[in-house]
Amino acid sequence: MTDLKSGINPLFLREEDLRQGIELLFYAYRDFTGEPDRILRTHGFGRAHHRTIYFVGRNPGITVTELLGILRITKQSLSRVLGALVEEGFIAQDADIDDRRRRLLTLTAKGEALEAELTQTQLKRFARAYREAGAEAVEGFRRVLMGIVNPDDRARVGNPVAASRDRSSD
Amino acid sequence: MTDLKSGINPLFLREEDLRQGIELLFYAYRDFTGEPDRILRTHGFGRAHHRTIYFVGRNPGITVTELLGILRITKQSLSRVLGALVEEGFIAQDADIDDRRRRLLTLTAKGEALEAELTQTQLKRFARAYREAGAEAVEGFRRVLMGIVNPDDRARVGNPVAASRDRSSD
DNA sequence: AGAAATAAGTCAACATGACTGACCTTAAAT
DNA sequence: ATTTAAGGTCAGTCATGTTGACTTATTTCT
Repeated sequence: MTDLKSGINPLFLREEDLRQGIELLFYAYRDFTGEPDRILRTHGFGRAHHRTIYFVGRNPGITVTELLGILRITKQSLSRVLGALVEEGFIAQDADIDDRRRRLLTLTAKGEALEAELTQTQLKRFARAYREAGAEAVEGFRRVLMGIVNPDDRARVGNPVAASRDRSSD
Repeated sequence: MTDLKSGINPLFLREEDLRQGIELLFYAYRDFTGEPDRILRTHGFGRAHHRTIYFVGRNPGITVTELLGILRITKQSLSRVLGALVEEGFIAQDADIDDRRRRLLTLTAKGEALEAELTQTQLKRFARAYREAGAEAVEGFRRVLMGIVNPDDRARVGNPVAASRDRSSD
């Protein structure tokens, strides 16, 4: 086997440690999505609806194209999910005054309520984890996970800027 | 708004920071699975096959029930995926001598090759992220992410023990 | 003014991976 | 001998993704 496997590397580059990271990400993501998934099912929605609601709530006035860029799915996939959310009054679409081809997406009051309900469970989970691990660990968590994200998308994380880039006076 | 949102809380419990964590996990997981997904498609497989191959490789001799416990999916869901992998010679099933109802799952040479190919890309991603962030950050990453995982599953992370619990002489 | 590009939406067909529910076989445990 | 456990199977459904081909507005470019 390679250096990685035989453990010749010092400290933190042994394959065991890397695999622990892989598994940590798998289990964390699975559990992190578990509660919202259960809530969504009672509304007849799935995880895709949560993602859409989350990022519209995070970027009020985001356009469809921008949303597609975040979610990395096709227009056709989004259309079903977005269509259902608009239909049932969770998301509102309004034509952009500056460019009437664009539909600016925002959450309705109903949408904000669902967003809060769903995200609440995840915020609680993170609050507890952050509190128990301590501020220093949180900084490390951020650094490592940011390194896992593709460089192109790093600027996007935690910054709801994309949608408001040329609408800063909103 | 609540304390969380208005930022009265010190340091690391503001809602903004928690939301950054949520988004970090979303983007990291999305990018982390991207490369293996592309490779899998060339073999006619999906992400479910990767998970199965990964955990069988990690726990040689794991039983179907144990695997279901890790993946948290139904027997019927696993059966298609596992069936395909056995059919095409990536995974071998052998009856347990001590309890012949059980089928012990192991990777074949072909299965190990695919596992290596897939996991390699994720190991590299983690190796780079760990290296760039430093050992201290890695420890923080572990602490926080372990806090996100449901308590019941924490012992399992990074420990391929489940399958070998009563077969320690293998 | 006319052509090209962009934003959004739509129709159709398909693959994947999850689910529920019902049922069967084999082997072990009581 | 009956019950329980491990595994498998058939059938149907749903959610979420994909490709590909088009359409409609609207803006931008030449």
